[in-house]
Amino acid sequence: MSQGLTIGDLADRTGLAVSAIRFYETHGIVHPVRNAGGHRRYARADIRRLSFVMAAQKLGFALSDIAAHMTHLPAHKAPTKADWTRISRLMKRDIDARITALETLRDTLDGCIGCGCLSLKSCALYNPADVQGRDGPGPRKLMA
Amino acid sequence: MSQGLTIGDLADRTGLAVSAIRFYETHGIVHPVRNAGGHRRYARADIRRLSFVMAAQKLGFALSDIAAHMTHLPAHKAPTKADWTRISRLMKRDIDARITALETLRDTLDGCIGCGCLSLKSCALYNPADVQGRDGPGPRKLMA
DNA sequence: GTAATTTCTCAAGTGCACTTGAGATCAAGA
DNA sequence: TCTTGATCTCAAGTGCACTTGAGAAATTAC
Repeated sequence: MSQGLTIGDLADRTGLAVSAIRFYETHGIVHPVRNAGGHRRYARADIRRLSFVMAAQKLGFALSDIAAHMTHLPAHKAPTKADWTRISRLMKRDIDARITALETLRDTLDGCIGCGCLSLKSCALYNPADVQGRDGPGPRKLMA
Repeated sequence: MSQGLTIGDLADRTGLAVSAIRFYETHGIVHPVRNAGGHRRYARADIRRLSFVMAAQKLGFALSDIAAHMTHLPAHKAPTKADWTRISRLMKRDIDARITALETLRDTLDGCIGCGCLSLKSCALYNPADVQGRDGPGPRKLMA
């Protein structure tokens, strides 16, 4: 084993597939070093890094967003507590906004669809507070 | 124009692309009739039907879930207020559950990632209340 | 030392939610 | 009538987040 975790170790400890970990590397989320034989070797801090990615995905963040946030972490040193705190504070803001949007939508659901009024531009549900607007046009954001 | 709305009319009134409306037809969400020339003709009720789909997607429902719910609506008659109320009540339950999950995750974010404790199976964020569990394994649910 | 396991790279496939394009037909205004 | 625009079908492409497969090299277990 010499130095660091193998990709299989990391997969075991995070629950991710080996292929997913390699995929994340292509997106700049982890930066393993190579041993003499060309195999990837990971730091213990990478467990935390990947766990963070998984958590953020469960919170509804796209990989690209997560990757962008993680560029603020040091690539080859273990991030400090302050590093994690800073990045998590940023993401918390997004989460709060998302909760607010969902609550608004829920509150209109009874009154709007429930009453059968859903028609055209006038219905609150038709375009509820432009939640999606910030990501520009096109669907395929917002899943659950 | 003779009878009903054209697909272009429907696109204008819902804001959807014509191609999206045809796509939804293949998924059983709308059921247009054809005129003599083979062109689709839609009922006014289909505006509401598609608006409902858009709203539900913004709420985070997958098309397959929405389509499943909409099979409970009459295919060729305009749904009644009671029809809409019943289906919206069902979906509201999912929304409430989703909000609760997000709130739980938000509340652990400060304490967990913020403190730098994120490691292995012990961390609350690593597998927060098994939110994803109900959809079975595999990622690519939960987006926003 | 040999067999079994892991890992390597790279290309291609998957599922969702659509969009784009090609070539043809239909409908509507001047 | 003619021509422009809308619509038709069907196949293929797109973006995201990965997975699967093939063939080869490295590592580990016995």
